Amino acid sequence: MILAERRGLKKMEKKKYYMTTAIAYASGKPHIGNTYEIVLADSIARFHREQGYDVFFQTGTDEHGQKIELKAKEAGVTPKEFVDQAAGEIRRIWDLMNTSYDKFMRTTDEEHERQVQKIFKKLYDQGDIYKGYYEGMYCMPCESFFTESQLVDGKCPDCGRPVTPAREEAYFFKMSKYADRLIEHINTHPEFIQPVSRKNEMMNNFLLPGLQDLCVSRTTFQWGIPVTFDPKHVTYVWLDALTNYITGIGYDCGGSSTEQFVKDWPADLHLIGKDIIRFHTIYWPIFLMALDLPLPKQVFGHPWLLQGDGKMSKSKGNVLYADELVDFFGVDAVRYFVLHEMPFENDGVISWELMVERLNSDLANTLGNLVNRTISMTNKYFGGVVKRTGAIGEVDAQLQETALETPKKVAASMDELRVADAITEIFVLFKRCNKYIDETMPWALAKDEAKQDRLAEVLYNLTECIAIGAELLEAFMPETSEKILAQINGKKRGLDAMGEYGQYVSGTKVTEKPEILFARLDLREVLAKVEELHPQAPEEKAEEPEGDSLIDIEAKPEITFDDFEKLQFQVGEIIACEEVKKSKKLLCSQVRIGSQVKQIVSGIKGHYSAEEMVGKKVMVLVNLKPAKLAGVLSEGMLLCAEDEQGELALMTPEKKMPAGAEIC
RNA sequence: CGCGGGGUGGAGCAGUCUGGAAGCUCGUCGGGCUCAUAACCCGAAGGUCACAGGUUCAAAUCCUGUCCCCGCAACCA
Repeated sequence: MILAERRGLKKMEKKKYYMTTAIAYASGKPHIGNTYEIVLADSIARFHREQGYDVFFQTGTDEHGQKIELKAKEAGVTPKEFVDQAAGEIRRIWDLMNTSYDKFMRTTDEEHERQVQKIFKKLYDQGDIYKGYYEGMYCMPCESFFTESQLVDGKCPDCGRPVTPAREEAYFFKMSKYADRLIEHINTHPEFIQPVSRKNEMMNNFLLPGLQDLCVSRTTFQWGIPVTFDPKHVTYVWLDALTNYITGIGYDCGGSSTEQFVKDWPADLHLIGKDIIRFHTIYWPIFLMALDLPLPKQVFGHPWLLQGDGKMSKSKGNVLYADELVDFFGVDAVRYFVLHEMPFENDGVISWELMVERLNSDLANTLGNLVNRTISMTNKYFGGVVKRTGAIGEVDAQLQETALETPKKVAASMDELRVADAITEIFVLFKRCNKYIDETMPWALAKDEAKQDRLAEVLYNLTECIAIGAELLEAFMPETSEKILAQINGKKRGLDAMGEYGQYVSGTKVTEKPEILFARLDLREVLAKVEELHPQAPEEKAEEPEGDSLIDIEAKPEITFDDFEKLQFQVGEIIACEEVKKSKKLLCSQVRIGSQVKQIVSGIKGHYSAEEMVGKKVMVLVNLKPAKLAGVLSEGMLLCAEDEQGELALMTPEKKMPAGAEIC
């Protein structure tokens, strides 16, 4: 964070730019998709700084909630210890990616917790939050509360045990009160939700049908910020998480907010994943209205980066992590890839193959090789000295035009947050340089004594264009930018000064032996190494891969033999099966059990086709009370094993058994 | 009939709002060049723009219907 410190010293009166990423949930290691967001944000932050904005860039972690409480328990540590570790890991990845955030906010920060408590109290006092009840059923062992619609035939959807009717006390936020104002705001500020296509989704699904009040406290777990005036309640998710955007910069609802808050709020940009657009464009603005604060100027829900090679084919080891990719390709190559490959509106794809392809063709061939050949020629022909001689040629004008246009195009793209387009523009300049070399043929000029001046001018033009391109790369690939400038001994001129061609100082000496910026990689070698790191589980079931994948699940309370005896399992033979229309995951099977036939609906469509189900002998829980699923009656349950990827396997008898045989 | 996004040469995408000769990057093939990281430059092949109708002088683009993929929501007994 050296950069941040240096910036802090710069003079004021610059236009402020406050931007945030979503805070990452501190429950595990972030994968490349999560990492994408911070890199994207970083490029936007860096570019704004170069444009002269006084940027404050905040990121952080969301560290409360039941899931973390549970995970900590499983790991045998306190929740605080757990999130300290997880947040540390997340921060390590952010730093590894060379991201220039100014503040890493944690929702367990004392000041945040204090402010959330005050906010909660204030909203309660002014009547926006009221105490109500979660009407429904409670499952004691699971300590979980369920609404009528979630219930499984009057039983706990998680464990299937009977639940007791109960009302859990909870605080709610009156969303409806502010809905009209929000609708008005969204309609009059078309730039508020980006990309705009998301706007309709929010309107049609949530705002226009009428907003539900939002539950903002829970009593079923403790790992959260306690409600001061009712300590058995902890603040629930969004009121805790979203407020980080204001508490992080010093908001105080008692009226003594910091100078920074006064300066920076409202945020200029919340950068988030498209999955949480709803919370940022509906609940968050409404909270802010209730606090009488201005709304953020823009919320951009970016698309996702998806894993390339098909779906989660078991433990295929195709989950990509930032640190592993960095080991293979280096920080800037990974930054380049995620920024370049990510379109504006649709999801992007990442795979080892695509990564290698981009690295080789763009970074090694187009850019690295250009820098290398230019410096080599300068050394070979002029002892490393770049001189502008004024011996211009016909093609120079075109090159210069591109060099002058590029900064404008980059800025225009960045204004619209089209980062991928911006980075592409820079590479257009590099490609133009390569073409310029072919057009001017320096090696031919070198053979002619009379053309030394022309040769020098050509090399000057190349070096100048490389200097311009390298400086533009700063926001996207900071290390590479710096490395290139160091190799050609170039000085930064600043984005404002990009309009003038020829600022590379004539007579400068470049490095004697250029370092390879990006080495080409052999795809087969990379894949072989990946294979070593993640041995591929044989597709055809290699019986018991022994030990390499063990799964621990949450233990349920001990039961008595009597409890067990209540369950009746039998072998069932599937005699017919069809898909349930209107559902995505359901198959409806006719199962012969002894002399009767039961209809059973199961959520396994993604794993078994209706045809392949027919004829299977499976394990059935037969005395489960019938229930309707997607409107179809189901009179039992087919039992499956499930792994961490959600892959399912039906339980079938190991020897031939008649339909109806009891399983005990 | 829950909401929304998408289906464009082998791969990844743009173009669709504001109809008017189908474009980019990579890969393939052929050629050129040799300063450079077997790199660079030029050229070519390859697409009925998911399918079927319709509007229009003209449709990837507008309208109607169908199929398939992907999110959200629901649901996974």
